[in-house]
Amino acid sequence: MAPEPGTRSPRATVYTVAERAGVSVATVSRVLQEPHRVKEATRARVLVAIDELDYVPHGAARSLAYHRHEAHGLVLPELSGPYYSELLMGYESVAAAAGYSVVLLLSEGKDDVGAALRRLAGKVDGIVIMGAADVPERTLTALRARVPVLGLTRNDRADLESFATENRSSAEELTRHLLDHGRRRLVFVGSPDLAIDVRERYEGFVAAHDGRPVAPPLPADLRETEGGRVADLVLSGEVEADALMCANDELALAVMDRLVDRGLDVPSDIAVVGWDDVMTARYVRPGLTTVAQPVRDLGARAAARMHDLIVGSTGDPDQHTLPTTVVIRQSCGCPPAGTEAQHTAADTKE
Amino acid sequence: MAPEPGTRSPRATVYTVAERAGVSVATVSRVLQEPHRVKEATRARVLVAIDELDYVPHGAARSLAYHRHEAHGLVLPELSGPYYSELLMGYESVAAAAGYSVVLLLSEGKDDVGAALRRLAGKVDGIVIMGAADVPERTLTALRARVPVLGLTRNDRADLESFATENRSSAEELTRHLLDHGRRRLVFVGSPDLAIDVRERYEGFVAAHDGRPVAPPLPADLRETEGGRVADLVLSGEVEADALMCANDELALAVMDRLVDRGLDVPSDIAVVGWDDVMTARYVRPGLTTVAQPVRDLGARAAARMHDLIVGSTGDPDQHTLPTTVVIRQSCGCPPAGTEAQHTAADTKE
DNA sequence: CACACAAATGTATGCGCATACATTTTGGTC
DNA sequence: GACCAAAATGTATGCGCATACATTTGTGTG
Repeated sequence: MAPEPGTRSPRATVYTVAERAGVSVATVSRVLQEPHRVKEATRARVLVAIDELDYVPHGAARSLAYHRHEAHGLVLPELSGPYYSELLMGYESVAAAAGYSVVLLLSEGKDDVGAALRRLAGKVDGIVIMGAADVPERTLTALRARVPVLGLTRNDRADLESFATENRSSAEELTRHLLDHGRRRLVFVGSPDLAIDVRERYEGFVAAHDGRPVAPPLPADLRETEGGRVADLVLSGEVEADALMCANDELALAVMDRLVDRGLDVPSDIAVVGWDDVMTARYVRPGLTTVAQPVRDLGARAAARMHDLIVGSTGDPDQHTLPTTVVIRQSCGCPPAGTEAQHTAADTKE
Repeated sequence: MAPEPGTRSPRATVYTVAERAGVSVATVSRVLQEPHRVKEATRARVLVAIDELDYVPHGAARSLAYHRHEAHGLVLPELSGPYYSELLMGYESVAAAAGYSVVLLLSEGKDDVGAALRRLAGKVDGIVIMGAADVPERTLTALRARVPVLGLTRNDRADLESFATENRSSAEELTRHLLDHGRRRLVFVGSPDLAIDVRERYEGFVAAHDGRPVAPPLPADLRETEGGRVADLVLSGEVEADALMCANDELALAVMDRLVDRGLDVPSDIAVVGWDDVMTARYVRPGLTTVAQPVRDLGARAAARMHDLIVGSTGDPDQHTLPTTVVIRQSCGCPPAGTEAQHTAADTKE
């Protein structure tokens, strides 16, 4: 049936199918678009022809005539860590349920993101961008002239509708938790100007101090490799702290790893908390106290909203914010709960 | 310039641009396709018009005329864990470098994968499927009648070209390593009939025994949630073992977690090893001995090969196998190496 | 300055489908 | 059986682009 892999026979078209079924191309098309409008017997003949010819409609031709690509463009920086994957899974499931495909574009490391974005804009009905802040205004304008655009994570462009997770109040809650443990020399690890999210977390951190003096943030990228450096600053006494609030889990885990390795005890000597609730957070000892974000849901909602925009339903643009959850484990100083308890947040498998 | 977000002006086309630049549509098209064939001055005028109108070519129209979608279809079961993400990143980077998009389809949980696959086949120039084994022969035939198809991970269809990582010999190597540690009651955890990869790992496991009696595999899904159950079988004595070779890291980590939680010491009481080298593997104590796969490279190579198939370069179909690496940490019984040593495999960030 | 030839640009067509509109068939009804 | 509306099907067109082919413009030579 697939005679010579490589010797692909000329692909079937509506014409081929129509001829074989003894009908017109319109009927073939209708069998696929509005089956109920075709008489049972005719429909059956057409379906047989389609099956026999292995007919698959040409997407581009359909898009051109139908005035829709039936595809979403999703732009993410990259895919390391569970964060983006979850987001993507949430997004894809909603898009696919509506019969739309997802065209993925990873922006990090690309030399000409602008060109890639424009090309993308010509192939999809709408674009959701994480990190729209990094896209030149000019490019964004061109994109928006063609398709609706949504942002992921908060951004400065007031006119760009976006979806993000809550940062400030959760950060404040987590910080207060550390203060309640009697910690007094809290240090925020991560550069607030790296991303709006980080800045907001830092703002919550500051807010929780209720006017008490706050140590300046300890600048660091949000990557595993920064952990050693940060930990060494603490170990050498260069940075004084009895609790580290890291901007994400990767950083927190790496810091904690090094601290423990060098003989410190977490949390008795120093508490460490993170942000994201990655899988590792519940496997390390002590379990990492952190903040869980409804990432999958974030993706799903963005997809749903984009679909609305594509099909034309209005609804006013908005800056959507999804709530997060503080996940208490032991790295903050809390005693181990029941064995299973620390796995509470594990329902989103990773 | 984007006046009313929502009041999108009628999109520019080649005609609009041509008119504005005072040239014919052919010239506009040529400016984009073969710039060198257009006189400098004319080209500049056209480019200005394009810029002023925020013109972005209509992908479907281009695809239709150009006889190519300039897109790859990539089908993965899902995206949890670093495995698929890495693969996807490797794939995307190569595809994007060639100016092609990647249309992602996640098969797990979809009720009608067949329909989704067919739709995909109409929108891309080639499809790479992980888990092609689960696709009905009939569907696969239809796909292959339209576009080239590649498999990821080994599969039974001899006629389907595919890319996979090596399993058998690494499994054998890892097993011998456990035997060298003096372990004698090794048990393989995971159902060999779950996937060809698992089967091959089990075969390597068996081969390493050199004819000595081998315990039957302990059936289990390759998921975190199975860990508790498996560990309990060991703890209750129902399964006797001094070393567990788990089919993947998720399983291994969950098993180890429970064992340690119940008071056993890993590795002195029992050794545990996994497969995949996920991030957590190097953060847990003891560090998890496992097998690292060149996943990113796997994706990149598959993309490169698919691109060749799309542009028509032949080269005989082949079953490509990429080598894996045993990563020794402490869960197998080895002493901790230099602090940094256990992080050796960490260069692929996660 | 006439000519040949190359470079630059324009004209016309088809890619494969969806669909508005035209035509034919069907099923009732009196 | 004649007539009419509704159902079923067919015909013709355009979506926006790339490109083969036709035409015009430019360059160099004798």
